[in-house]
Amino acid sequence: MLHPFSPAQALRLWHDVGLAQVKDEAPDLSLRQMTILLTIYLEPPPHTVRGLAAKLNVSKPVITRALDAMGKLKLVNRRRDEKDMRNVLIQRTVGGSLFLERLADLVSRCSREM
Amino acid sequence: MLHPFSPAQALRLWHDVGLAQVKDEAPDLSLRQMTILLTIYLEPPPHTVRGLAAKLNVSKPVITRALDAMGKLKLVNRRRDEKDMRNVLIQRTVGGSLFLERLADLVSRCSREM
DNA sequence: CAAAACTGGAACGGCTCCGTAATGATTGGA
DNA sequence: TCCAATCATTACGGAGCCGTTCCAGTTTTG
Repeated sequence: MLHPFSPAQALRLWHDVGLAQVKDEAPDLSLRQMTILLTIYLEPPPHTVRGLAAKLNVSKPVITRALDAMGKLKLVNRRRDEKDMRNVLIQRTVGGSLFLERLADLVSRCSREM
Repeated sequence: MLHPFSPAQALRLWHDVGLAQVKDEAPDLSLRQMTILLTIYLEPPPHTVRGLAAKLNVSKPVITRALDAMGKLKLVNRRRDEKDMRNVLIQRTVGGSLFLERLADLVSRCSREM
């Protein structure tokens, strides 16, 4: 279980993590893209465009374009559903796992250094 | 002091906060804008364009444009330095304080609900 | 079967942000 | 005093994301 945050600690953590992200010049995803990526990796599959759009309360093209962008960065992968050829199943990749692993380490490290 | 994060907890928290932000349709700032705003409110003044640019390791126009955007949202305020008219001092506003207060509460709440 | 309902994606115009390079204003030093 | 240095900003072309609308393929339904 997690020791709950004070608001001041929360802001400090957000600042430190953001600062590190900005400085590292890592390919910075938009808030939506990041949330989509995290959903794909944290919630149980399968993930579809429609499902993600509903979960985030955004339109489908938003998901499609985010997948285009993150696919180009090798953070995520698309695949047709064999059972229903209308669906596209979104899959995790090694690159995506590594990306989020580094994010998790960054947050963890920043929280430790407070 | 803060109980340190596990990487998995960090990702879950990041996801939950991002999801809430995306759903709320709040004016979502870019990562750079958010980091600039947090720096202004967490680090001791005075803040100048050049100082912020150096601290975030970005170019000065990035700061200027971010201040334009956030100024339009009443999150921040600009003022000429009386001592040296070349400088611009960046000041906090009520709107900015409120904005960050809500962010802090959101993070705090998400960490509690894990 | 044909028609309706579903999927994801493409197309369009608009807005914001970016990096680089120049501009205008102010200061301090020779 | 005048010139270089320093401050912030603007200008410009390019790239990315957005919302809406429309489209093509697939499945289900009557």
